[in-house]
Amino acid sequence: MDIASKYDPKNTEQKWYDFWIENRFFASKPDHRTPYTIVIPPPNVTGVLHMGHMLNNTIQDVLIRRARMRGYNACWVPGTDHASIATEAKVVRKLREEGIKKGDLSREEFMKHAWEWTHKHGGIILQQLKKLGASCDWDRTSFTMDEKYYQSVIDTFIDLHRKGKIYRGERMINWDPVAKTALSDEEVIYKEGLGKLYHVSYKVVGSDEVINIATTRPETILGDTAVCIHPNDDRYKHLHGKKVIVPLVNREVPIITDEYVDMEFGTGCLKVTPAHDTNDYDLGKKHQLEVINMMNDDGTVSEAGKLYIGMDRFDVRKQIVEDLKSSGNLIKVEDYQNKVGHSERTDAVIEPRLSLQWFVDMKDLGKPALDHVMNDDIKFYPPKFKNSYRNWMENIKDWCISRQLWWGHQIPAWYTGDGQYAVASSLEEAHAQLLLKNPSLKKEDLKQDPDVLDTWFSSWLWPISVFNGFYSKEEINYYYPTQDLVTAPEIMFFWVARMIIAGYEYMGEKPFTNVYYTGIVRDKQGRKMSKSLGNSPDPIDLIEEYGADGVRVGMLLTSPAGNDLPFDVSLCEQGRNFANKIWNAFRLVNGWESRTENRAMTGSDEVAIRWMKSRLQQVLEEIDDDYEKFRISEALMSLYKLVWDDFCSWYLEMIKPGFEQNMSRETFEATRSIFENLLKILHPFMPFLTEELWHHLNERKSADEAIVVSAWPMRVAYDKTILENFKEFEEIVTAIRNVRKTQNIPNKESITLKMFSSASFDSPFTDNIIRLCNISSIDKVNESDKSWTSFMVDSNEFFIPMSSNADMEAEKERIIKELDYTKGFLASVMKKLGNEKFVNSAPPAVVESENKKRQDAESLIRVLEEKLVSLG
RNA sequence: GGGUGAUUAGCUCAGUUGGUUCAGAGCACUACCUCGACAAGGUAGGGGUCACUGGUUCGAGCCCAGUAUCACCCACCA
Repeated sequence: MDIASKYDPKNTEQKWYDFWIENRFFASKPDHRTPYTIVIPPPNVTGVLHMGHMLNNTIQDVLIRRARMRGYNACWVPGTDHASIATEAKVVRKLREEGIKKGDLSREEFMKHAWEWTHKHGGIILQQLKKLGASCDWDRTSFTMDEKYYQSVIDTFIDLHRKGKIYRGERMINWDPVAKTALSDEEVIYKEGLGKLYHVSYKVVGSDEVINIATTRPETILGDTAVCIHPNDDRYKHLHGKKVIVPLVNREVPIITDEYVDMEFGTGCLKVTPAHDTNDYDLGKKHQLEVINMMNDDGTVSEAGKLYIGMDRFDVRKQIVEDLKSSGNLIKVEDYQNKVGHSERTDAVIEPRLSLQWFVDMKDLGKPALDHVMNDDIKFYPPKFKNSYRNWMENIKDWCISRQLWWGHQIPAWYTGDGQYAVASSLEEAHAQLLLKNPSLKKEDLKQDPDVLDTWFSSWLWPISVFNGFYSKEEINYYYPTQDLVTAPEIMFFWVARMIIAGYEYMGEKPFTNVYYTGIVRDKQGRKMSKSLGNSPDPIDLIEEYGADGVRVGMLLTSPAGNDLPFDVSLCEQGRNFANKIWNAFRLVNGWESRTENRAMTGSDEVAIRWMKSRLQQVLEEIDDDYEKFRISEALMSLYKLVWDDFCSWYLEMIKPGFEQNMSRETFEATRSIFENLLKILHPFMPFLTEELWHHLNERKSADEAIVVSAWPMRVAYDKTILENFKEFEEIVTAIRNVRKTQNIPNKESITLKMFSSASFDSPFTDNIIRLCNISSIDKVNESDKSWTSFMVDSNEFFIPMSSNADMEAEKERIIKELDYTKGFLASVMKKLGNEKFVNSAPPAVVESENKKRQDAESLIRVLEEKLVSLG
């Protein structure tokens, strides 16, 4: 068979993915096995794959594939999120480009457009995940707007309302004037920015005096209904009970006093705009101030503002500053660093706004969710995130869940014209409820709440609703709680915390056992990869170039849990190179199959095999342990070294037959078996390459023998002594190669090795030394031979004849350097041993080791000195 | 303003109870090598006062205190 010298992923990826799907290896249904479940963090239905998804889903796939191989009933549930505000914004933009305004459409018409958009773009991202190799059970693909899912969201709302945990109320909320909707606190991103602090004078009624206030938002002057000072502020004590005139609008408002005011800040005097600031709203309530809502839902000035009606808030700010200057009320303007809230989705500057919205009362709901994370029923990786979680949960605020949007789950509340309402599962039920209070009420008079629910009010049910858990026990009892959740820390409060809350509320049980937080994928300069910066490679392009396996390895090489991943394509290159290395190891082993003969293996083969098997077991032990601790990168790196260094560089070199020589059949079979085990351990990281080689390496007669469903290697007791012997062997071989190099002895030239050993040196690897280093013989001698060059390994001294090519001066220099260093080292050891306190308090093993260090150093010094003498 | 974490080789990071194997790994770098698997490769090598300052200890990358810098999260200071 002629096999290309380079691995080409294009020949394998689609082939094997189709094979896996055809054989339904990713499909799961409840059976007698123990389940191992992961629910995907559902990406936005109309989104496209970015690097964050790549990292996240690669980790999930690694975990689920390994679980499958370990005999669990592995179930990875894929799906998408309707992403209410994000999707609606996209649809609105697309309609606008077509000249259609959302306002001109009926709800039904708009929804039709939105569904069209969803069907057109929805699921692209899921197709992309298949390219990555994601082994999801695609039959289970869920969408938060699916019929059953939709119903579970509505029923949850009704249930929480019945329990008194959902209420409707007028509160200050975060208003997005672009999307024209309320947002939860979590959807507001505060950004630091350079603004201005305007000092404005207000005239005191009945006197010539003025009072100066400082504000960052002069346009809200239109809504001022008081000025507030600190009761103990001596500067203003004489003004208690007086009134001032709001400039431009010329409204008389009271001066109130409240300890809320910071006397040190600005002028120590605060204007109060209850309708447009959360603190001012509280002050207004406390002091029973008038509330003037001077802004429309789109951020323009309302009739109530009296001036600048219809103008945008930012234009008004510029204009009012000009007008205040003209009227002489503007005292000064300072630069001022402050934080301004922006909408997470539209980036619009948030407007605090008084509004009637629906809220979830979070106080009691949050309690079990806090406790079970703190006591590690649910484990966070890395655990440091427990702190922020606790912080948030302990200060949890009510959750504003209504959104003034159409794309989403419509709130199941019906209103009469006169402010009564009922929450019910249907118009009929709502009508029946309201009839009790108002017997003459007609069904036609009821109007359903036009608003929809926050996206997260549907996704917090994800681990339950994807198994239809609200309506049937069949699947949920089997798959719930799930095992691992892999997600980004950014959505810990949005999603993770709320899933935990919903889990305990509705299942009485945690939704998952482990939460693995991935880091942020950054570019070389440390910037977050984002579409707007254009610094993010297209993952699909990367897969095209480096292969899915290469990219997967690249993503995981340096991404410990919770740490950011500084991404560079060179990582994918490293992954690709690794795939190629394995491919070529296969080519070598494969080539031997036709060169085997039936004879007993040689002793050196036997040693090599025994060592390699032990080494594999040792690393398997490490890797299993790494997985337990979610140290995925470490597991991959151990495997990388096991394959590249131990298997390729050492093992294969040891058993490699000489030119035109054959290999013992036994050795070949043992090697094939080792290779197969390596492929298995590699499979979760590199599914495509390993499946390909698995079939090449051995004929697999039925599909069920595929590596994807093969059994994870067994852990067995292994020979630790040979691992120690190997280390010594490795050191000797490296030293001999080093001598060859420094003395310019060609590898082809056979050399003699002499060995002087104080103890008995008897390495099982002796024959391997001879083979690997082209040694003609190893002679044990009883004394040092000063005319030969030497090196020491442990307490053994090895000699190689000086080559005529050797550079004597360089050799002398090297010896002097080593001598100096060793003398210094010995001095420090002696100092330690001369310290009575050390000898008395250190454990005997430590003292003993120091003694051995001394002996070794002393004999090395002796050797080096003799050598120096002989060199002249 | 509060909290959390970090600082170890050029880069990205390991370093579990203080003591053999503690100063490590991968990449990058240097030199040599087309040798019958692989140049996407091989062999060998160079490189760090473990952020700083003190302290505890026979002994500190690790424990304690302080300082500096960075990062993230939370918070309504006009």
